[in-house]
Amino acid sequence: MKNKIANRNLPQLFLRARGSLMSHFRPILSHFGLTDQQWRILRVLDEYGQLEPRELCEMCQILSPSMAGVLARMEEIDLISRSPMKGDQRRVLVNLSGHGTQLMSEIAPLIDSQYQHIEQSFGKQAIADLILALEEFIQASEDTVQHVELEARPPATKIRSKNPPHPGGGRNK
Amino acid sequence: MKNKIANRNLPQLFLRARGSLMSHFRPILSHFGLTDQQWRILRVLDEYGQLEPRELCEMCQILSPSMAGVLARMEEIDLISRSPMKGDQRRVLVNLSGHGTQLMSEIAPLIDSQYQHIEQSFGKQAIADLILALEEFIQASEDTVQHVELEARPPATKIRSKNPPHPGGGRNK
DNA sequence: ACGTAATCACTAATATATGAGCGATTAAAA
DNA sequence: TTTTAATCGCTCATATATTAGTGATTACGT
Repeated sequence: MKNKIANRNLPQLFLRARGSLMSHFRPILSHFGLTDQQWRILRVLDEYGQLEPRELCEMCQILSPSMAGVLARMEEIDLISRSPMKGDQRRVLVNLSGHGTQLMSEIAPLIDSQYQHIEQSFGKQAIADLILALEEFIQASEDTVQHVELEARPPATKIRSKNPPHPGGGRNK
Repeated sequence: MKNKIANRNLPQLFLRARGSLMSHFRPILSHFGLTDQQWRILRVLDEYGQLEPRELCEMCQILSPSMAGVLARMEEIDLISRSPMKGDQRRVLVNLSGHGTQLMSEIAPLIDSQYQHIEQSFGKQAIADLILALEEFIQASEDTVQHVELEARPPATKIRSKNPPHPGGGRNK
């Protein structure tokens, strides 16, 4: 009875690749008092301009419930601003604040400079090839991949939360 | 004054690549009531046998303080077992429990089967090439990459925690 | 032997991740 | 038009991430 997984641990490779890459950028972010998630959001806002929370969620790989808190804190310390979208009272637009914009202009050259060092070590062409491969992988992965079928009943005993569900919820006002 | 970053967002690509990949495995893990982190640990324990928390931290990209909680919960529901290492009272050995081992033998074929579907979509050779590229990137990234220099004083105002540090800490017993 | 620094797993506090679900609004169906 | 379904941002509860720091133990220099 063979119980070991035959394939390489691909998710782990992505995780470690990102980890070792971020280790070169993290000192810059910490220097400016930014968390990982705050930086991801500033990064895409700087690149694409104003975006809606949904779009930020997808681009930054942050789920909606997390995003709510992150944006609230970022608004608190004046990195971004949220404004309701006219025509649809459900939706919201997120913008870089003046402070946030200035901060980005200070950080951007440092980030680009660090990319130089990384290209110097791994090779400019190798980076370009890797980016291509990643994009193709993401595309294929999002398009057409079948899923294995799962038994109706969970074979393992799921001993998780003791407390039953929960009340409350909904929008603030 | 150019404030936009010139380079592609490489950390985001790693993040999205892992995200789209995991979306194909997550149904399997949820089906067995496993969280992402629990699965990472089970995965490497199944592959390498007993490991120390430090090693698990590095391989699973989980920091020590998180690992403590995750392992405690995994021991609680009998997925793993922790035993002190004789000869060094500081260190600990983590093992798969009987239940954990059996669970892995149930999940393993499903994981491998899902890898089949992914290879079918992206190509077996393309996957192999990608793995190679990732390994080389990790290697180069961990070896020789220079860092940018940062000003002595943080230019941005760091408005973070209001409460001062904290007491407590240290081992349990 | 002895003091000192390095390791190791851990605690504490706060920020974020995840799964479930909800109120308000808008779009689509009947 | 009225009912119904889909969207959107959000709350709640619990699991994990991150930074700082602690006690117990072990390795090391003198």
